[in-house]
Amino acid sequence: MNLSGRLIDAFLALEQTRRFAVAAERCHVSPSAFSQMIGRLEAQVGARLFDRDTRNVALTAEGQAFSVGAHRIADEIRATLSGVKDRAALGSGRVAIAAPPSLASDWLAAVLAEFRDAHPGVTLRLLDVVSDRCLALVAAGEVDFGLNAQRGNDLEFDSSLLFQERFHLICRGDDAFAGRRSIRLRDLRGRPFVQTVRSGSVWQQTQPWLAKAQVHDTGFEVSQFGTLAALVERGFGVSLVPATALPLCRRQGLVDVLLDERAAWRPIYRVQRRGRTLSAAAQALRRAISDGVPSALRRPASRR
Amino acid sequence: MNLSGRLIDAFLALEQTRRFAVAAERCHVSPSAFSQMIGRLEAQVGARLFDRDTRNVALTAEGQAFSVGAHRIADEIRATLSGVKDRAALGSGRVAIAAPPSLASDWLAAVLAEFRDAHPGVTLRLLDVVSDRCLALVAAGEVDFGLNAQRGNDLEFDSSLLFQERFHLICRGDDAFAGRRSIRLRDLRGRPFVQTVRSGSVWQQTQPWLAKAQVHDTGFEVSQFGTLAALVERGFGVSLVPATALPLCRRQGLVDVLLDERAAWRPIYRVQRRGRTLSAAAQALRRAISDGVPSALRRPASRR
DNA sequence: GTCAATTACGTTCTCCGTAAGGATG
DNA sequence: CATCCTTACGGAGAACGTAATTGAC
Repeated sequence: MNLSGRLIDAFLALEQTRRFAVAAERCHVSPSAFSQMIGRLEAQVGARLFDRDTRNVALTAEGQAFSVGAHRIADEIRATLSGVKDRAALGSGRVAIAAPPSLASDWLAAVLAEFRDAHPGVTLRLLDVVSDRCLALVAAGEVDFGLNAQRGNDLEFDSSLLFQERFHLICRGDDAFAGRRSIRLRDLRGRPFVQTVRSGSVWQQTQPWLAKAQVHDTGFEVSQFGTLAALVERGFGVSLVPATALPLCRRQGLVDVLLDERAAWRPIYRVQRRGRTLSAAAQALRRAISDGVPSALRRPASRR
Repeated sequence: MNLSGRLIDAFLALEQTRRFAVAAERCHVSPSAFSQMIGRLEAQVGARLFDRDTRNVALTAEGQAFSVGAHRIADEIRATLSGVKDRAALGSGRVAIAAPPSLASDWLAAVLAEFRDAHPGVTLRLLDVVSDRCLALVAAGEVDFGLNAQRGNDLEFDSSLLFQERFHLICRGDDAFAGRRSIRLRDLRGRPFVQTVRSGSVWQQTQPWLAKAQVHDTGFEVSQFGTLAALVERGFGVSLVPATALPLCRRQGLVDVLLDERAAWRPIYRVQRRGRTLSAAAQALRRAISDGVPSALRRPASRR
């Protein structure tokens, strides 16, 4: 049956005040309307809940029985509503995102930390995964959204460009390239190269360029940028890394040189499941991430 | 805030069916109305609860959070309503009544037993007390109503005559009265009398008569009719008892003789607190008691 | 007579249904 | 184009407020 929270409130007000007039005022209605509300409630419950005359108001036996339930119902409604509103106000909730290790390890971690400080009640979860896995996680709903260098198909995913970044060559300080402000792809011909794993987007994006430039592939395929940097430092070769991954590659004796090539931009998309509304917390984090893009990278419309 | 049970039901229906059309039918409204209901619910909750397009319906993160509370609210409403309705239907509840021992010990016990068999869920409580205490219990609300030979004042109590009964003399089988069909008060002059306690209504009612008839007061004042009978049997004297108490006085060697006196009727009133609504169970018991009055006594209007 | 709850009645607003609109596959 | 959710709009009924009535002290 239909039983509105308003009538529950009316009941509780009258139970507490034992005065129609006072309870009516508390419920912001006229005494007349309040009297009718109690009447409706009793009709819906199917029992007289209050014994009353012009002087006294008291619960009947059925009213006492109903009172227990009314309190419980009111508490549940309050708790439920405040729970949802709390989430909406970012007082609670949880957000899970997926991002490539290059982002996750430095820039994104900083953004997340800032978000955590602003909204301590929200539980954050970050999965640093390679491109393919990122899309799978989004599709499965295991993360609210992902940051990824690949868009994913438009039927299943909703993607928007977050920013684009350039690549940098990392090499030893005593390398021939070390003094240059920038290089071109063709400059790399014949140079020994160490690379990231094939399942990562960096490999997938740079491989065609490197093949065309005819670099010397040393066969190294590592998953960590730190490992990559160590290999470069030890003289196994040079490598190309996206700008956001540079902090992970900083080492004594290593330098980076901008790859100045019109086509050599790496896009980072926000990818979410099509038709899926983001939770309030996820929306807030999404905005925080957008706002956290360094101004140097914030020119998504300029290049594509 | 106002949150009607109807919208909760709508939410649960849609959560389960994942189809607006089906859920609408289950709620007995048109698809259009149902869509509006979900919209209203989302507005009141302050968050989008379902992601939906023309093909799929799925809970949002807030919807999932709300779902937990919605189930609890619905359960509480169901339990509360059914609890009260159960009481109204006499499936549960409790009734306490007070009655004089003469009634309680025999006739009333039979009525209660019948009531218990008809409504096993209702817990019955019977207090066999003397007249003054009966009124006190009713006034204090410790019993739902009382059966009593005294009305109590009309400001505090609401009394109605249940029946009137006659008195009987009990004496030994070898007593001079034993063979008579009836006696008058004046016949008792000089006879040794044993009596019930002064706080009981029998004493209060019969004492004036006995004093006027100049019986011989032996000084015995007992509270149990069984004790009274034993004293009569042992030859301490005779006594007057109301008709309903006769079963308690039956003994080998004892007989009873009707007291045929126009004024010698004992009224039994149903007494309840003024302005107090009886619980459903109490109302039913009250009716059962009225209906259980033996036809021999059922002539309340004839004498007063 | 006074105060408090209820009833009467007119108004407002909510809520539903029919019908048109729009999105999706 | 078929299906399903949504919006538009109009009517029925619910709910409220003002004012008159009843009832208790």
